[in-house]
Amino acid sequence: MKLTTLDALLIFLVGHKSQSGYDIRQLFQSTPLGMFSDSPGSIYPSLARLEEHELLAGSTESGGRRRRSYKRTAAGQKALAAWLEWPLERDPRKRRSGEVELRFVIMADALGAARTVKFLDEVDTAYSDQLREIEAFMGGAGAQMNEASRAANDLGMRTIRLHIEWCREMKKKMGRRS
Amino acid sequence: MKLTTLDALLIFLVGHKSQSGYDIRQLFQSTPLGMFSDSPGSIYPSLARLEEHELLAGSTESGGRRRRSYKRTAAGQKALAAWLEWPLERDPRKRRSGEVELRFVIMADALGAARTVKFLDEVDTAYSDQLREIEAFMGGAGAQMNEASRAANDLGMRTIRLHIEWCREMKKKMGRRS
DNA sequence: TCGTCCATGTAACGCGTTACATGATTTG
DNA sequence: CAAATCATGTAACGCGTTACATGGACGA
Repeated sequence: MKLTTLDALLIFLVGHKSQSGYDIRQLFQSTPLGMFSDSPGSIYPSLARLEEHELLAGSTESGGRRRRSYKRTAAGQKALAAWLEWPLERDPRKRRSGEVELRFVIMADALGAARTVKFLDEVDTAYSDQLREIEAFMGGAGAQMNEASRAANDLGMRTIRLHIEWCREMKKKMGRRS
Repeated sequence: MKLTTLDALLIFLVGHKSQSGYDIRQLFQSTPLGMFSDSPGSIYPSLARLEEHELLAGSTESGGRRRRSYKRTAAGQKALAAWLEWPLERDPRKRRSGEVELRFVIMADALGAARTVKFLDEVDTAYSDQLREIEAFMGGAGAQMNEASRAANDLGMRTIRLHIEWCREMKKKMGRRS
């Protein structure tokens, strides 16, 4: 079963303590995780799918309000680890925003510092390649673009540089303790 | 008809000179615009839809290779202007990446510097609000997060600050000539 | 007990993705 | 002419979105 980014996030979230769909919706509304939709039509079907494939174990609590909470299974743990090993989409233009950060957090939690440093290395390389490509484009064909387009690309380049910088800081920081 | 981001981009692209689906695919492959899919299954149906609604006018050229190219209609121009006026999704976590930049470029081209400065103002405000929210969160509930999560949020905040900075530079630059 | 919130779902719909299909036209 | 490439589509599928539906628990 091919996990979506949301699937992976859900499996991650119920790992430490079991949570319900409603808990997760609250989380998405109130934290920077909210890049994912908090709509019931997105979360509940995903949870149901994951339970069907036995990557999560659901249990309906009796007493008080009706409430179905989930926890991660061993198979879920394996699936999450497999998701982490999937090759990262090389082209940053195609990655959904926040995906790198999400992978980073899950990986640091699940696989430890050494593996995460390796991941940061890949990300650094991917961003650096992309940056060189854009710089080359701007020096060549892109030079004739209008001012607004050049400005937008400038923002893009600065954003990539920021991410590269962050990667390198993280590599240093995590390398010291692995 | 509610335009998708891709729709708006297509209408914009065929505005200055008429282009075919193939031209646009090439563009998406070779430029930073490639945040959009260059797959035929995405571009051709969208072009067909837009032609059906008469926002684009298609014409099959005779002679040489079979080739259907599109140009913007007056209705297309109006629809694009209407798209620009749609309220920007306030929550930056929900915006697809690159949407602000795309709007900026199209707006600068279609509506001129004064309106674009106003747009940059809104964006600045939205980002600043969001930044304050995250900072508050990090000072409160978020303080107990693990190190990796804090680092990811730190990247998020830095990215927002970069965007705010860019907005203000652009406002200054464009304000001088409007 | 009446409304409001809690909590979970479902149905319809549209778009994007992947994969496949089709011909026509250069190129060697 | 054979092969590669140009150029446009289409069919199946899945996920996310929006909107609607349900029903129990809690507060006034």
